[in-house]
This record gives sequence, structure tokens and C-alpha cells, in this order.
Amino acid sequence: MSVQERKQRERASRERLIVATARELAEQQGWDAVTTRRLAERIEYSQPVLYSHFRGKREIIGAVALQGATEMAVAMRAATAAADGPRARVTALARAYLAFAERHPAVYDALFQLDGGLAYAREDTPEPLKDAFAALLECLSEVAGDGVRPELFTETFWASLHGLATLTRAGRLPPEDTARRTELLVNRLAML
Amino acid sequence: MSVQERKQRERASRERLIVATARELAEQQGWDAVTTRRLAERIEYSQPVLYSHFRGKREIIGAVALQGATEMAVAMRAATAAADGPRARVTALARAYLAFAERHPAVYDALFQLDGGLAYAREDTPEPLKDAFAALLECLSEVAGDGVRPELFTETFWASLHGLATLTRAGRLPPEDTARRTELLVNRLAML
DNA sequence: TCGATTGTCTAGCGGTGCTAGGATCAAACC
DNA sequence: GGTTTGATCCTAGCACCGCTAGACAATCGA
Repeated sequence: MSVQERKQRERASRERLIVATARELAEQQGWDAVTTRRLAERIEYSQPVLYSHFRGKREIIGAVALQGATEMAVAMRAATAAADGPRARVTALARAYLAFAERHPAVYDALFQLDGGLAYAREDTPEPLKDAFAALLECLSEVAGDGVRPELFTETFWASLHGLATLTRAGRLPPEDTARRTELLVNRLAML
Repeated sequence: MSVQERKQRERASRERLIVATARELAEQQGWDAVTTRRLAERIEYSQPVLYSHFRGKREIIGAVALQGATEMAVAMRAATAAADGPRARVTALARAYLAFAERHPAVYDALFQLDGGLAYAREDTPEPLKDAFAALLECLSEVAGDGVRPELFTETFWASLHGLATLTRAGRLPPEDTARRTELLVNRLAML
């Protein structure tokens, strides 16, 4: 029995290696550079091995996205926990969100821009994704304002941050005024 | 001379055909389906002909984006012109923007999601792009509020709409509440 | 009429995601 | 202990991608 268990462990470890390598490659050179050939070479296995762990490239992106969601939730909670009062919390959240997107562009893409084959905003949504949304919700609920469903407010606030993050990174918005735009968003959207 | 002119006309006409066909194909089956081979087949020329008009696929996307920018500017101005008062104008603008993104997803992608090799938010930004932003600016200036640069307000409002549009279309936000989110955005961001 | 130019095509390069089928090797059974 | 069985992994290859070199035909200017 112990032999089988060892093999299972090794298999699980190799799967983690694949995800970590894919993520590393994506952060270094962008997702376009993450080809099955390059990925296979880096983990020192042949291409078909990837397909014994994942259905295809899409699922690998999905795996990176799930990892990223967990980390994002942690980052959001850490940022808000360190802040005092609703206003400071929302500001910290917004800044932390944009910082995460800027510092981990590949993970952010896997989460919100690419197709990782994951279900969002549904009952069968994977737990890490639900939890990342919950982390936003926890902070934003207290500033949603009267008569506005916290979920709806969170979605809207999140979408605004997402727009800022993506347009800035794609060179559609000049990066200098990011802080001022963020401030404007917080001032106007949050009911303090 | 007239022969040369005729040839120039024919060449220009073929270029329009390429852009129109690329756009059509993208609207029907998504940009992934727009391959140089398929595109060449549809216009009934060989692949290299495309490269005598455009440097590559990226430039074709860029051409579709410029077309789209012009149409978007027209659509935004039409929507705001038909509305009475600042509030109605902003609401109309927001709805028209999201409607445009939903009805012309491929054009929207070419404009704001894909790399068409265009410069944004700079001096050398192509005129259609500047004008599309100007169309937003015209409407949003009057609700920017005191002490807020209209350009900065427009960028922020635009980014929020962009976030809503992309997250909704990518299945990250449930589509049912789009109207309510839009309403919330207008109510909070615009100073009426 | 003859070279030069222009326009277009066929064929092919190196790359992509993905898979069929064969080799290898360890565990299980007689 | 030798044989069979099953899991594991790799080589090789498919159809497709963006893009381009080089051959060929048609047209133009002298």
C-alpha cells in the first residue's frame, strides 16, 4: 500500500510543479510564452505528461487562477485588517487590489481576463473564487449605503477597480493619475 | 494616369473588404476564428495579399478598432443628444456604452481588449480614438463635480463602465443586475 | 518589342495545442 | 522464478497558426 501512496504523493507533487512553473513562466514572459512544449521542457517531462494531469492548457490556467484567488483573498484581508475605520479600510482595499493586479499580472489575467474554464458567480463556483469575492464583500458591505444590496455594491465597486486595473496595464490609461482615480472612486462610491 | 487611379481605388476597396471581412468573422465566431488563412479565403485572395495591406494580424485588429471608435463616438453622441438634462444624459451614455459593448463584442475587444498596435492616451493617438474619448468627455464634464478635472473624471467613469462590460461578458458578473449596477454607478459617480 | 516593374501565387518555415501508439518497467500471479 | 498484466512515459505526428521567400504572370515605360 505504501508504494501506491508514495506514487500518489509524487504525482501530486508533480502537479504542483506544473502549476508553479506555468505561473512562473507567465509572470516572467506573459501567458503567450506559456506553451505546452516550453512548460514540459521546464518540468523535465514530455508534453503528454501535462495532459495526464490537466485536460489542456485552459485547465492549467484555471489552476493558477485558483491559487491566485486564495492569495488575493489573503492580501485583501490583510490590507483591510491593518486599517482603521471604514474609509481607511475601503481605501486600503482599493489600493491593495490594484497593487495585486500590477504585481501579479499573470495571476490577475488567469483570474479575470483569460478563460480558465472556471464558473464564476454561480453555485458551483470553486471555493477560492467565492472566498475572494467574500473578502471584498466583508469590507465593502459597511459602505454600501442604505437600500443597496451589499453584493450589488461589491460587484460594482469591483468592476470599477477591474476597469482601472486592466485599462491602465494595457496602456489605455496614463498610469500617473492612478492614485487620484482610485481616490475619486472611493470618495464617490463609498457611503461614509 | 487614370489607370493608376483606378488601381489605387481598387486597392483601397480591397483594403476595406479585408477590414470588413475580419470584423464580420470576428463578430460571428470571435477573434480566435480570424486567422489569416480563413480571412484570405473569404476575400478570395491568397494569404500574402493581406500582408501587402497590413504588417500583420495586429494591424488588421487595429483597423477594426479605429472603425469601431468612430462608430462608438457617433453612438455616444446620439444617445446623449436625445436626452434631457445632465442626469438623463449620463444615464443614456452609460446604457449606450454597455449596449455597444454587448452588441459589438468583437469591435469592443479590438478597441479595448486586444492589441491592435495603437497608441492610447497620447499625443500621437489616432484621431478616432481621441474623438471617442472626447464624446465621453463632452457628456461627463458637466457632472464631474467641483475640483475634479473632467478628464480624470471621464477616465474613471469610463474605466468603471469598462469593468462592468468586460466582467459581465466574460461571465464573471451575473447579467441580470446590469441595469441596477449601472444605475448605482451613475447615482454615485455623477455629481448632479 | 523588350526590359523593368508590379502584382499575385505556391510552397514552406518554425511554431501552436493536442493525441495515437509503442516502449519500458514494476507489481502481481501461477 | 518466470510470466503476465497494468501503469507510466515518450516519440512521432496531426492539423492548425502567423508569416515570408521565391517563382511566375501581367502590365507598363522606353
